[in-house]
Amino acid sequence: MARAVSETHDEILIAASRRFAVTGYKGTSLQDIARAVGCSKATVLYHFANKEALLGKLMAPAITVLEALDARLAGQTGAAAQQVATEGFVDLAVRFRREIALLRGEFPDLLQQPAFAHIQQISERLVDAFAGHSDRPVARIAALVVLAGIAETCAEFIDIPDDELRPALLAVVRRAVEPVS
Amino acid sequence: MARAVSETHDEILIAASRRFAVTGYKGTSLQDIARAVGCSKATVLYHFANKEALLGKLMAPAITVLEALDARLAGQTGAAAQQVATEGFVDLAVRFRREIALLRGEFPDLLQQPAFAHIQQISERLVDAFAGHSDRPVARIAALVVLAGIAETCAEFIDIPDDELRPALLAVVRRAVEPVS
DNA sequence: AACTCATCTGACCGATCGGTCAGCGTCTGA
DNA sequence: TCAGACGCTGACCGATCGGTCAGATGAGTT
Repeated sequence: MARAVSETHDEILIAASRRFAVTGYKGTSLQDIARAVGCSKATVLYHFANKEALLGKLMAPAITVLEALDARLAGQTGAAAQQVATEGFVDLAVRFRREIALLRGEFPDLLQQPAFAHIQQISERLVDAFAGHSDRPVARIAALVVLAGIAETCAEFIDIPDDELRPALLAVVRRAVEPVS
Repeated sequence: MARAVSETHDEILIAASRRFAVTGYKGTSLQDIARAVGCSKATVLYHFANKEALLGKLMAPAITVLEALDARLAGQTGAAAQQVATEGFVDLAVRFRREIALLRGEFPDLLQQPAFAHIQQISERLVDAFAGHSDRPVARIAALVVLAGIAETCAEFIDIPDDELRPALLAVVRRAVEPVS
């Protein structure tokens, strides 16, 4: 029955990604994942230390890209920051739609965990950039509407082609965001 | 120890609303609610048939208003529908911020339940109205960004005064939504 | 005093969760 | 040939979940 390492390992990652995206992280049990793969729950926990480690592996690429965007954002202000944030975040959201979907609604909980704590700071800096670093509530509210709206919309439109979703999102963001004074 | 009916009953509703808004529906146990009230879990289940019934009582006012908005929307098309949807939904979202917060991320699950099934149809009609009844993907994507963004933002800004949040949301919606052709 | 009835509770239930562990075959290199 | 590593599993664990139930309490009525 024993297969090569990478085989079952990767099958678990794929199945977990699919199940998480449909029923969420909390809503998916290790048993569910094992059933989808066709192995035992113990096998899942043989390949991954625990459920959180499995999520970590799935999220790693998205987080890397997010951190890179955050780094690019560091040197920018005003309209330039807005543009970098817009293009960078829309790109990221479209590309990692599945990862966003699996976090749906569990963001508040997950951000509490130390492993994801810095994500909160990054998203705050993103809101900041969308708002053109203005501290006026009107600008910050618009920024959050845009940020949250993109994330949710990407999670919803899983099957639409990338090059249809991306320009539509860019268009709505550019209209919605408050122009810098 | 026995108190008047309405007292404990209402205390449970208040405590449940608060706990749900912080830790979500699934993330809040009946034990949590009982502890917050200062009674036993069995008492919670004496006053409410089950956990779902408790949620139903909390959501009822918001759902009534949502249904009323849906009814008002029925006769409208194009730009008129956009305007009714915008003002109606922003108003609703601001007013029922707490109720939206407690549904955060559990919308997909809850909509499966027959008791909330019609909500899905209503929200689809809302997206339709925001899109000015256009079926162009660009318009529908913008509509969903706006709808989801408002909901999430309202849940986030729980403490800001209504008359600061409402005009800011109206402003961003009017910019973001695709103008009808 | 005896009875009724709403309120409330501790003890308990089956189900499910994430996670542990001893041990099962099988493959491989010395 | 054989020891050990590897992939995998069933049985089990403690915790927690939503929910049930018989019975205690106490106030009001007769």
